[in-house]
Amino acid sequence: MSHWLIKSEPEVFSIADLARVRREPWTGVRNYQARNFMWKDMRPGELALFYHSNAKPPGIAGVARVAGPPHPDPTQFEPASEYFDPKASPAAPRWWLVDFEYVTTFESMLTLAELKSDPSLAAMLVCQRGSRLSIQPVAASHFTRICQLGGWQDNNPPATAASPAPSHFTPSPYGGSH
DNA sequence: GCCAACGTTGGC
DNA sequence: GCCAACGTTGGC
Repeated sequence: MSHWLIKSEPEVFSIADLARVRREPWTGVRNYQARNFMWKDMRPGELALFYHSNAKPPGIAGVARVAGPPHPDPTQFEPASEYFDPKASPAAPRWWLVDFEYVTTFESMLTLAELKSDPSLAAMLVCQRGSRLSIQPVAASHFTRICQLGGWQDNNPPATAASPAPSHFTPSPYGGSH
């Protein structure tokens, strides 16, 4: 079970927007490292901190959840889109994404300044200077601490080994051996 | 394959 | 608006 942080500029798409639409395909990521996290590493049910970037102030506004398996970002095929990629085709997509669904909005946003002032969060990637990666893995301890600071706890933890998923019934989109 | 130039991100 | 950090591009 991995944890994540996803950045969005609230003037473009905020956590309030996610709360309204409930589920959103995370289009427009054009960084290979960020894409690979969505393509290969995220699993449905995993939780992500929703970070407002380019905001005054920037910070973590709430929590979202990976809502499904990866699929091609449709905007790469749309010539009118600012995310159009002429090197991509439906037969050979270059950009993959997952959908995120709304989980919660923190009662008050945890600002970046607050995160940086907490010694237990000093190692977080988002606290590092020059960290631009728009999708980042988050250590479980950091995730737990932030949810504690945000006044939220997960009351719907994912199913455990008591009800194993019949993974052999459906083909996995994740590949497996490289 | 190096690396300078350029573009973007995003805090401040 | 500034600019540091980082990623990508393209000449060679």
